[in-house]
Amino acid sequence: MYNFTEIEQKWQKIWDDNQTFRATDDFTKPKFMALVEFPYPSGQGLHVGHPRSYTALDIVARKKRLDGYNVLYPMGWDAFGLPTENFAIKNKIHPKTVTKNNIANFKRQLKSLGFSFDWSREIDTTDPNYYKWTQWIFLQLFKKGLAYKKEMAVNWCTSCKVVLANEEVVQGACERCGSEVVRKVKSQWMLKITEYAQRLIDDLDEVDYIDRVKAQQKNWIGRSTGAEVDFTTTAGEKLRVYTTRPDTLFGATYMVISPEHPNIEKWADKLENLDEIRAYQIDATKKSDFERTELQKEKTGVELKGVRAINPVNQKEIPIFVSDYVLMSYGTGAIMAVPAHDERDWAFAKAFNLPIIQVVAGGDVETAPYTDVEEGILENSGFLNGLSVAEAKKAIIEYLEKEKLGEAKVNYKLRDWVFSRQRYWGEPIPIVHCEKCGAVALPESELPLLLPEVDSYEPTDNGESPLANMTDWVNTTCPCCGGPAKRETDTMPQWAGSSWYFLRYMDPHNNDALASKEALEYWGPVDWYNGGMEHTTLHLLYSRFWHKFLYDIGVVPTKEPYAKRTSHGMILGENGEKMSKSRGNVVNPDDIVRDYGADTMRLYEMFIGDFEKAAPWSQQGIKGCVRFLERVYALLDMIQETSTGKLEKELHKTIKKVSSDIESLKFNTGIASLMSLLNAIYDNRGLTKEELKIFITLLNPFAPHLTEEMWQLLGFDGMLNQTSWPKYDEAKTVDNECEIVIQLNGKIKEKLVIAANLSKEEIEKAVMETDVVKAMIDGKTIVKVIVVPGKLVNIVVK
RNA sequence: GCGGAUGUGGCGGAAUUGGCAGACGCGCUAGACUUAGGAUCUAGUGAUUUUAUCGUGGGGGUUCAAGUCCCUUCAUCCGCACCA
Repeated sequence: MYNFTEIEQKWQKIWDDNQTFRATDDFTKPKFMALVEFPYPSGQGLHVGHPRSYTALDIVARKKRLDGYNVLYPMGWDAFGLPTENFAIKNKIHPKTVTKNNIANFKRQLKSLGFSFDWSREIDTTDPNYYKWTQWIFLQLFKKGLAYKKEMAVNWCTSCKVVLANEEVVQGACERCGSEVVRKVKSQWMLKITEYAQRLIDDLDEVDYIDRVKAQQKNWIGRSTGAEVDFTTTAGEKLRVYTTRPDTLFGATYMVISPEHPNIEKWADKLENLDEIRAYQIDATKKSDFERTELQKEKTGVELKGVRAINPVNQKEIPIFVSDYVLMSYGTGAIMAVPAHDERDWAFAKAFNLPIIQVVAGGDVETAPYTDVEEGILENSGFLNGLSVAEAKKAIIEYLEKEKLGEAKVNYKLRDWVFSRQRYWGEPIPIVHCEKCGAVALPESELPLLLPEVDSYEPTDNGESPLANMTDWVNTTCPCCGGPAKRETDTMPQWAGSSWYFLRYMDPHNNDALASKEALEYWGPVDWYNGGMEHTTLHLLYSRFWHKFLYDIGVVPTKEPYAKRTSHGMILGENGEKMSKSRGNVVNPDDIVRDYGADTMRLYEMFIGDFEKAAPWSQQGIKGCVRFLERVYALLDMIQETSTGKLEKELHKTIKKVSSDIESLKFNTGIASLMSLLNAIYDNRGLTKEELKIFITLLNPFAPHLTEEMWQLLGFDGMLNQTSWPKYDEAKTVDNECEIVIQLNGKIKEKLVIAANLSKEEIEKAVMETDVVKAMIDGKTIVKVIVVPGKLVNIVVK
């Protein structure tokens, strides 16, 4: 039995005192930067899910140090955000204080797990020395025209009078008070991420991300090709639509515009049923985009009476509807509806008894829309008749462009990034609004623009940020003309600070730049970034966007921030459900460290299952890891003077297996191979000191405290973590003999041990000569014999 | 709904990518040692009607050979833009 508490505290102190894991700024050494998503320091403290990712890359970082790299494995705090603010409001404590306390607790918890973070580079997004540079990046975006203001719909609680996050809206009602939530239009700061859409897709080819991450990024960006087409209307104004199926233009039997479409206002005096339309628009404000676009929901809408559209290819007059399934945020906010060949148009047409004209042959469009684009041939489509869908697309676009009726268009589902929050606990946006000059950038010399102290963090009655009430702070002078002006009172979203934090780790104390050129060139790009799948679309995309922008303005030397991205699965509660307070299945890492030790906790989280998949926690399962470590510790009493030689092959195989498993995230099988080796050592009744040295070195990244202690007790010099990773001899990992399975018609009949170096012919000969096989094939015709060296021989008979 | 994934013993999971299904661990069973214990050690442990047959969510297919490839179907999980 080893005293894990004593050993772990001892080594944590030694590592701390010696700054053992500090990355050096010796830019001549080969470098390795390992990155994990920095946590949001919530009041609940560390979740057992955090150490899953942190342990994994800690293992990678520790192994890379043993491989001779100058390793940077940093940690920090993504500390701005809504929960802290809400907690502060409820408990009347300043968010700054809440954050400070939470960080202290998180840091204590992380230290107790023995991670090899370089704490000298700790960062905090709420530190003015940090957010100075977040604000600086925003100013550069603003100067390049990539930050702009736009009217956007927000969730508005009619009772609390605050803007709500989508998450705070539960089934159309406010999560806190249960009152109705409506969509309210507000002027918001936006960032033009759409300008980078194509590059965000293209450059995925240059990086090593796991496939599902790339797939989700691409799908989120949602590139589609099609055309924009102008329809004339009886009201005069043209109505422009975006369609991915311009080939079906002859099949358009009606049009649909979104409830927010500006033409409704333009046509107001011509619309005979304006009241009905207005009522529908109000209804639409109560729904989220998600609800509006659900395919299965019943289609609703109102026909615009008094204005009709004219199909540009056949001059047919068709009705225009307003319906919530068309979103203003995608395409042009208006569509041509081709019910014969689109699911949603078909459902709408059926609900409103609109004509369905088939223009692509195949399928029965009265019973279901025909959406196959591979096989169909155009019909009922004038000059397009007889063409395939692909040919028709090309032909119609040529026609539209020639006749100036429209043009080819690439569209992205990706929308610009809503960057304003009407909240206190975020980075102030460094903009001044002047009546004469408009929105003016704060001079860089005035950064950081500090978050002022306020008495109340509650949003104001009209939904403005709490900062709006601070007249002393708000009223300022225009940096441009010197006249009276007002500061922007919205703050930035939490995503801002986390979009560039990895760069700050490279040079965290720099006062003149977000990081020095030398540091950025040396450390960038991040060699390996691990995080949750839940950050695959937003955080990852936002930070890639900022990085590309910084590349464009010459701040960073690489196009992409992360060379490699992997993702871990969630750790679920014992009942297989997501851990949450309300479900009562939360496991506190502190309890595990106290009862079993940090090494056991680390080992268990790595052994729990496939790193990339979700896995339920098991209090029973931990015991296997405790036993393993205790049996390892007991090896100190099993030292042999001379080697039996029986462990050599197993040792070489294990070095190979553990080395490759760490690189490929297969920590569970790596540990399993160490367990097998330990079993072999016990079978051998001990091992030599040199053999034990290899064993504890392999285990060191997983269980750093125990192995460091054993290193010392064995009398080796210095610290284990500063030695080197063992090497294996490929020749010594290969078996001389192997077992061949003999199958008859694919069924296993017999096993045979033969030399491993036999050729196919020799194997077949050896197998066919055995008595069992002779008896087996007696009186049967051999159709063929399949020989897989090292594996099996399958005899096919009739 | 859209997008991404997953489904293998009582449980967590292995399976060199088409070649012995169930490595490793938990649990369980029996035994040993015991001033008896939720400790340690040893052996066993997919199922069944046990010379064998069946078995990787269900159904179908390709192949000498399928957990792995194809078609189809069901179930579960993650994300969906102001939670982070």
